[in-house]
Amino acid sequence: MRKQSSTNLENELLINGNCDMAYTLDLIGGRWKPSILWRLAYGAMRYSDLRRSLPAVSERILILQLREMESDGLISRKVYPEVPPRVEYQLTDLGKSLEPVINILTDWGAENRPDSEKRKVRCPVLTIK
Amino acid sequence: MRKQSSTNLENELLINGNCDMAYTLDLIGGRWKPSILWRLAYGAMRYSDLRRSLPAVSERILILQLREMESDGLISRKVYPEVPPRVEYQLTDLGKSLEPVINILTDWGAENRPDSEKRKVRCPVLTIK
DNA sequence: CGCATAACTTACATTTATGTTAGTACTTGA
DNA sequence: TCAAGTACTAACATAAATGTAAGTTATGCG
Repeated sequence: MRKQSSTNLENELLINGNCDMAYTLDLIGGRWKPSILWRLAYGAMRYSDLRRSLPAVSERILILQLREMESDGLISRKVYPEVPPRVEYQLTDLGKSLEPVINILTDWGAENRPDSEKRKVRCPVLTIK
Repeated sequence: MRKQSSTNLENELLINGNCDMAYTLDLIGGRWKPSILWRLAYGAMRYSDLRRSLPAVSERILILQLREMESDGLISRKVYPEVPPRVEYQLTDLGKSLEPVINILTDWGAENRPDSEKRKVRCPVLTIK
């Protein structure tokens, strides 16, 4: 829960209200959001698969990030009334429109990230289906 | 001061080590970094002018953000041995290379930010001198 | 002397983001 | 009956980011 008023929140609103770049960063800047975007770029995924593909994130945090992305309109959540339950997440058109943004962020990182900070995987260029 | 070990930090390293996009976001994602980048895009600025142009940020935080950007190689800090002191900050070549990244983040935000979150100013397209 | 200026630093306080653990409802299959 | 699977939620705990207020150093100026 966020405070109703604080300099911290006021500053966030001030910046997101005045700066388009900051607004975009706010939507994609959560710890796990890039990873989620990359996965959903290849098509819809159900919750359990998303979770298994991200073993380091806890359930609560994954759900939090998904909820935020949903309320920001980047992904949609579709519930299939089955047993056991099935919930699929996928990019909305708005989410898909991030493709060039994601690619340029990825390209810049690939170009400039020092080797010391690199591990094995390098995200390939994204082509959303 | 950061903890020497925590799941939080481990996850940050894991993600920045594996995902170029997350690495880029990490460099530009601080609260005041977009605003700083926009200002320095028009040329070097001394600390006091930067500070005056960002009345909402406190000294400590501004310095923190500048120090991080400096240690990430995005800006450089030049001290003129005068009294009173004069310190100028400016984009490095690496910082300047963010121009297309900044522009696409700005374009996407300008296109998709809901009116309700907009204030008066909209950052123009950036052309670094 | 006493004040002003610049670019900070220090100690402290608060807010926000992230993480841990256990528990829920429902049904199928062994 | 009992475990397993699914997609969560709740209560709690910690780490990190951000903010506040005052102090520092050095010198020029009135």
